[in-house]
Amino acid sequence: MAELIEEITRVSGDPATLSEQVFRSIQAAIVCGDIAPGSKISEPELARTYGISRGPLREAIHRLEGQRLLVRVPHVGARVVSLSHAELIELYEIRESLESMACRLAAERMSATKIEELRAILDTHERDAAFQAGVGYYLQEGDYDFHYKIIQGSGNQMLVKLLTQELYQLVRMYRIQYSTTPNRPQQAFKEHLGIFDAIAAGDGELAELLMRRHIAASRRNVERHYQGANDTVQPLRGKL
Amino acid sequence: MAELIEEITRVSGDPATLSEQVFRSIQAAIVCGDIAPGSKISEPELARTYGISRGPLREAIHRLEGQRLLVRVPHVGARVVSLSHAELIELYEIRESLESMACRLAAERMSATKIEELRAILDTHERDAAFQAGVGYYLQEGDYDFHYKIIQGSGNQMLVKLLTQELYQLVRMYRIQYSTTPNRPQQAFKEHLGIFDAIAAGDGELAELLMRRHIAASRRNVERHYQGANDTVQPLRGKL
DNA sequence: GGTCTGAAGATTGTCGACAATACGCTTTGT
DNA sequence: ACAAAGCGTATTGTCGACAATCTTCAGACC
Repeated sequence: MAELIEEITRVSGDPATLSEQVFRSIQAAIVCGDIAPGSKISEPELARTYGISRGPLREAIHRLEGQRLLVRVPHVGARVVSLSHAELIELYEIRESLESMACRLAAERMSATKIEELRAILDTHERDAAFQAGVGYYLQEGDYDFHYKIIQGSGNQMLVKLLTQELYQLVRMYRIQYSTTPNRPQQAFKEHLGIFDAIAAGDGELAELLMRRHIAASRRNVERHYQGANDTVQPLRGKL
Repeated sequence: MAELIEEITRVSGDPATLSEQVFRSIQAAIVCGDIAPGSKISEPELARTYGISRGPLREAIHRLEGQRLLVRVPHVGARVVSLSHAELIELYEIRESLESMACRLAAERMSATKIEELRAILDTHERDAAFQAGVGYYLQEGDYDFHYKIIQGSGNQMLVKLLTQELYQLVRMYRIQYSTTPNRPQQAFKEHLGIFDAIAAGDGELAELLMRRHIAASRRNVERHYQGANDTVQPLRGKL
């Protein structure tokens, strides 16, 4: 019974503790861009906003610092992280390495049912792609579903946590409109298909190679996007 | 001037804030094994130990949770992380991927002077090895110096932070006496030599391959070490 | 006019106390 | 004798207030 209650509170958006709630709220706000990258975090202001004391708020801030979403300077305050162009490329390099490995492991370890679920995701994308052909940023969420599924299929729980609960938060912060490169979504979908085939065939080596190329292509896309731009990547939208 | 002062306080063991001090202290205590893996963290007790209030202590605990050194359960408390055998292997898989990439980047990007410093480290190890031949856990610290230097040589600052400030803390917690496999240190040193040659030759592809094999060999060594043992890896030494 | 000094205000860091929850023990009933 | 319920204690979560530090702005000095 106890674990049932815990499960309920964990799944629902009502964690037992204020610190946990405000942690998730701020995390979501940063990832969604509601709090602009580089902007200062004012403890009194946020405390008023969430209607809580500064104690739990500070605990949440320290957790967010550990997740690299905030940068803190003692006696000065915390700022939302703001990745430079170079740092964004570094992040893609890390993804390239980790996700390609995850893809190899997934090809070696995924069960038949999980592979079927992955195929279902691709089918959905294909239909959406047929509808939104040309508009083309259908990947915004679905792309992550596909990658998520593969990462979870790797069976490496530590890797799953590292990628989905930490690095991907950063990636999502800087989720840029890939549609600026017109054919990218279609191309990405083709690459997904190839990766899926390799996984379904149990060919870990090929799956790893294709995923590595897939992310490298994304990285080059980002590189092109910021070619000649200033060094710091600008916020997507900066409410608050 | 300001950055000088900051530099001084950063290098010296006297960070301006109590929370920072206790954070580093507990982190060191966990990594060194002074606080046994799996043991419970008592807030009142630790607060008394360090002579501070529970406020800063709790902030430090939340940061340590973010670094995966602690596992917290709401309303119950925090425990030092205790990796199962499977989780330890997962950690090695991640290292294999990330460090081999770092090694490739290092081979492509390290400057001549940095390569010379790397050679100096190996020379030191060789002399120590000559002295302590057979005893053979000379790697305990030096091994990490070698890997550290390569990781920093990758030029990917995000990767450096991820590996040296987070994952390696976990690795060090479970730094097992590799000397149990008699020839492992000598073998490891040979592997280091090969990796160095590849880096000095600027052969990124080879350097990556060799580093991957090197860490895979370490992993297999750990796997052998815990063959048939119970699932949870036991603490090294459990004062306190 | 520019720069340094210093004080006022605001923000961060720290503390002790109170409330809420979980753990351990006793007690009671079958 | 064992199991379940209830109570007391200990620990965690939260709060408001005070101290220390930084930032800002005004004024004086060169």
